[in-house]
Amino acid sequence: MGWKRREREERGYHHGNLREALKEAARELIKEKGPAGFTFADAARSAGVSAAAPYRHFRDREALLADVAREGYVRFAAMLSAGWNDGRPNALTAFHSVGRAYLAFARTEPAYYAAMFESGLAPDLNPELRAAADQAFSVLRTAAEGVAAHLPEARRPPALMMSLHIWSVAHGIASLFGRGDAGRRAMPMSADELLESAMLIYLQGLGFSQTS
Amino acid sequence: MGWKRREREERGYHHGNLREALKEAARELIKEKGPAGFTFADAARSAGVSAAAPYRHFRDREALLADVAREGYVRFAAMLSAGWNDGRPNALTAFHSVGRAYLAFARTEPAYYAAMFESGLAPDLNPELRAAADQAFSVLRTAAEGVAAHLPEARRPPALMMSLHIWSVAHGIASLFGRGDAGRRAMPMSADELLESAMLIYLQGLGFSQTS
DNA sequence: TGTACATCAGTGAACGCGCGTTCACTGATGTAC
DNA sequence: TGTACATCAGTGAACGCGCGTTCACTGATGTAC
Repeated sequence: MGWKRREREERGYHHGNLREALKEAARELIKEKGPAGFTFADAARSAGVSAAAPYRHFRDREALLADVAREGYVRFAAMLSAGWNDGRPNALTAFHSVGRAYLAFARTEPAYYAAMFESGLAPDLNPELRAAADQAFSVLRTAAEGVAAHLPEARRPPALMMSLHIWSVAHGIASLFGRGDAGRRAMPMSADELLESAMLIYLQGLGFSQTS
Repeated sequence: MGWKRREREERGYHHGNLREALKEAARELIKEKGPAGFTFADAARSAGVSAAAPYRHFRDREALLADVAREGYVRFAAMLSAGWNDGRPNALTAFHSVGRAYLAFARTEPAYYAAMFESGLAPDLNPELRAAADQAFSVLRTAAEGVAAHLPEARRPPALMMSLHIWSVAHGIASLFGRGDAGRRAMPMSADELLESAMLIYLQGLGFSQTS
């Protein structure tokens, strides 16, 4: 917002912040119509600018989409990291918070999530995108390590495997059940409860007792 | 195939099996370009027929897509069911087979899988689609019940919850890592190994010992 | 402080393209008799 | 068995539309002096 209001009134020949406005428009359009249903021309129109203007800021539609995805990964990493909170108050509690943060991101930022995981973008389209994605994943890995460290060394699972497990189940739940409106299926429990229960059983399988 | 070869040679004015040919073309196009990147006109072209011909068989693009998804669910249910094999030789072994069957379907039938889960189709667009999807899910549920039955009643988890867990983790793995080419990420282990290990830990968390 | 000028962001017109959809049509198939 | 006819599947031309992209342009901004 902000720029929306200035579109017709104050704004003169120069937009002033078109790059950001295009990304915001792209997110809005992705939220409404999915990552496939947004076009470069659409984004330009939403930003109140001619169809040729976006070319001053992005090479093409894919470049815009990639930048939205990159920004999404950065915010995603921040949100997961806040959930982990350096393992406070304790590793298990923090681990569950990471799971909730994952679903919360998918729910509250469906456009970012779709750009990141459902747009068909190659994860290593460009180094910035790759780096942002890796950074987000590394939060999961750090959390898995923090949890695994509480198990005796002999029974300690590889943290990388653990983080892939948690990523998979959270992504599965987010994809199948965790969206605001589109593609929702009838459910006997919430996405959060489903992930929480799966994580509890999983952690118990690793050797954590229910209560600790 | 079959019809492909007949396109130019034998085929006269009537195609003879256009409905099926369009679905086959749609699957091929979805496999190549994703569920968003296929058009009605494209499918007609692939089937060697004019752009107006598909309207004799499908109301629009969405109806064609929905029929592909429906057929996918039917085959998916059959594949999962074969994996379960009525719980033989024993429930745990059969349960793991179901997981492998899930990933095998996503891997070998990426077009069906995409139409089913990544096309943005509403699951209850029409009753046939809904029924086929429910039928596939019911296989997972049956398998979960078969496994849960081996636990003492006091510690028996709800089979519906178990089946949602297994569906989520399998779908997450399939989406993130289980595809032939598109969107693959570097991995230290195969999708099958990842699911197998997650299921083992999960089952242990439910109270099954590693060996039984 | 003022002026000249370079730079840059956005314009609007134009283009070719492929899609979705409609239409009157036509050729093939099957069936009643 | 043959013939007339209804039915149906596919044709091809046409339409409007929106997209992507290029282009010479123009108006605004900032900076050197």
